[in-house]
Amino acid sequence: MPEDNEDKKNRILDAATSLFAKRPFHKVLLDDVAQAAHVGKGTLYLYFEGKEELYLAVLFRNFSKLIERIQDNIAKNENDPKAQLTGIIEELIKSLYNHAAFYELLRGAIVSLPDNNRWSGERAKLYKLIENVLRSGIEKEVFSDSHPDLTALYIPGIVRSVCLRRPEAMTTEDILRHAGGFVLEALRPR
Amino acid sequence: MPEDNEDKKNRILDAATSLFAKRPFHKVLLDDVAQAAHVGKGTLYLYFEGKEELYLAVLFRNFSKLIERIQDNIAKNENDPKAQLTGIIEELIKSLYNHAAFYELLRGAIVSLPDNNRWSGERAKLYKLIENVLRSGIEKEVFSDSHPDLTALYIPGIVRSVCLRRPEAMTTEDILRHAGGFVLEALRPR
Amino acid sequence: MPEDNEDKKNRILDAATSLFAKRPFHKVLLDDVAQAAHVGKGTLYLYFEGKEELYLAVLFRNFSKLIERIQDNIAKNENDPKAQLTGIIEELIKSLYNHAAFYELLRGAIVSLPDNNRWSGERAKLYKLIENVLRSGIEKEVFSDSHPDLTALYIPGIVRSVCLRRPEAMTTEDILRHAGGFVLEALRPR
Amino acid sequence: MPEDNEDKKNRILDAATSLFAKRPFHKVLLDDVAQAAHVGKGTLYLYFEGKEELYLAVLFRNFSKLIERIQDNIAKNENDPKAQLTGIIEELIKSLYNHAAFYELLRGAIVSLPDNNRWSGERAKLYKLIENVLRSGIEKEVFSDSHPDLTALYIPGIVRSVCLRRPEAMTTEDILRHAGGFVLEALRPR
DNA sequence: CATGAATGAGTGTTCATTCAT
DNA sequence: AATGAATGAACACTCATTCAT
Repeated sequence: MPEDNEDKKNRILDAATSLFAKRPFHKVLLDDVAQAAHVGKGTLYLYFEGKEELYLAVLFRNFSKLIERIQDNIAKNENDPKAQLTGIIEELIKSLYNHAAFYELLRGAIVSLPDNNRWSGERAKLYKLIENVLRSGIEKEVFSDSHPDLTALYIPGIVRSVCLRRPEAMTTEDILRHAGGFVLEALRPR
Repeated sequence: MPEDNEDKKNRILDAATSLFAKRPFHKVLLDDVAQAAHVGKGTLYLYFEGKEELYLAVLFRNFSKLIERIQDNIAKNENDPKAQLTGIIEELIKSLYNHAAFYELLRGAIVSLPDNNRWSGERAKLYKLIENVLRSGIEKEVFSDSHPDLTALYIPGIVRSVCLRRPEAMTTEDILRHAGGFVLEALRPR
Repeated sequence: MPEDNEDKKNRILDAATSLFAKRPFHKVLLDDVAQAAHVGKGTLYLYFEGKEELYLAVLFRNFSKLIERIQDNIAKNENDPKAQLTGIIEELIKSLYNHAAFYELLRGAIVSLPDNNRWSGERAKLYKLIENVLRSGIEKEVFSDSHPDLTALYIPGIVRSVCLRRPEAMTTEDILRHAGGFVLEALRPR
Repeated sequence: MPEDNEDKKNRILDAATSLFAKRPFHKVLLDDVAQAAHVGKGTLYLYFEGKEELYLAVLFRNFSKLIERIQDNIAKNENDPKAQLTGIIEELIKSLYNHAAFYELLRGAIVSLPDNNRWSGERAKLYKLIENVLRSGIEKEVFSDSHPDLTALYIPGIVRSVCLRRPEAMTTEDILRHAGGFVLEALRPR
């Protein structure tokens, strides 16, 4: 793969992200991806091994971006688990709100591939991040939860579902406030 | 379509459910469906218009079954919103636990088809069912929630995510207990 | 094959005639034939061996009818070759005018089948009939023609082409008059 | 469709012409066409939209070639309507003699398609060409005919029928001589 | 005899992948 | 490195034919 042309690779990923967001896997044609990326179809194969690899790369890149932003956010609110948790929810909403395809990310039930591992590792990283925030809150006694590992799963699930089917009249802020409140309430120390 | 053989139609739907549960749409071959249903390939077309219609029928039938079970469960626990809510979560877990393909149901972002309406109507029915339980609980002051319409979305989201990625060591009962507790806690009157 | 149900066989042939007249062979479905004949699809196979046999039977029956009518017409105008020839043209026009599919009859280039023989025998019969009229006219010195066998081919060809593409404004009589005149002129003794 | 490779397109058309000449539409497989054209099956779809379009393209190309040759022939025999007419018959014989499928051309009753128009336009062109030769002959008083538009239809009909069922012993020249004589006789001024 | 539900071989079409330029 | 024309394996879908009722 060419080194300096990281640009072109990103153009392809952007195009693919947008198309996989709109249509299911089997309805996205590599012809379309190439066209949208202003790239020859053969070029796709210089940067990715095939359609599935491209698909995973899309998910992976976007997922990694999300994790990075969440890490930043956690760092910014050190020692304030409530703010950290709200920040996580906020980042999740921002990610999912505009990237329908991206829902696949949290799904992972479908594609099974050799390097599925790299992939589920990334997913595990997200959940661990959340779980750690929960544990630190429990330790600091601002949260109460017998199974933070499960709760870590709930939170992306909550955000995902509300982003997919959000009521028309509702703004992102409304959703953030309500979902954040819902989770904090559930975790309130007894 | 033949009139009486609802049986054969169901055999096809069963086979398709099982296959769509294991593989993504484009990896499921109609040859396989036919074989699994012990039916000629042409027979599929007597009962369904094509692959997509079959896919939707699978989702629809399973979704309808779920709604029915939830309705029964709600009726059984009349006047006890907490028990109703726990029952809903229980039914959701039972449905999602074994039917990966079924996750598509709560997703719906992807497939777009003519009779998508019949389809999203069914989905709306589920959410309304949950919302009504929440509202009755609010009225009876066993729940407190400013946006039961949003919360109605969260609940399937929570169940979905935990079913998809549940920790190995956890039984269905454990999950039900924790998820139910989580939600009830979040809704506790202040 | 049932003896008394010659009726049903004819109903099938009528339906098939009408459908093969409107569409090319591969666009005519046996489902349609059965429906149009108010007969179960399986019944077709009680009377005909398959689709091709049915197709040929359609052509054959109609062709035989035509030959019969032409024979009658020739007998009626004994000793008047001009009237006989005009009669032949008239019958051809009447047959072809309403039976587009029927054009296949004079064609025969396409289907090749075992009993194609019975078939081309019938076709030969038509041409022989015309040729004989021509020969009797030549003998009586009302026609002049060095190759009546070729001319016998021209006449159905002429009628066929004008029936297929006749000018809108032209009646059957107009066509008969002109085509008949054309042929008689060509055969005029020198 | 690729720009420069008119060659490959013609190779496909040649192969298809030859196959459609030998078998009816539904017996011609695209696999065979591809193989005969030494081309991958998918390549067919780069140049034609589907089987029917290919079929029509075959007819159209050959028909256009015929018309061109007839036009040249007419130009070569300017001011000699008899020679022009004989030339037309000769070209028709040459075309039809070797291209059975080609009979479809003058037929056109069967296939109905969107761009059927382009198609019947071409057919109309042929008939107009003949009609004009007839009219110029009438004007010059070497022909006599009350309906040159009808006669224009007869001529391809005559050639067609004799080519389809020509007697074995007859050469192309014999046929040309007789058919030409037949027509000229029919048109002789009275 | 009559039927039409069931069948599966057969075929048109798609589209990821390759490779000559 | 970049391309896009060419490819053919793979697949959905059709429909003549069969056969249990």
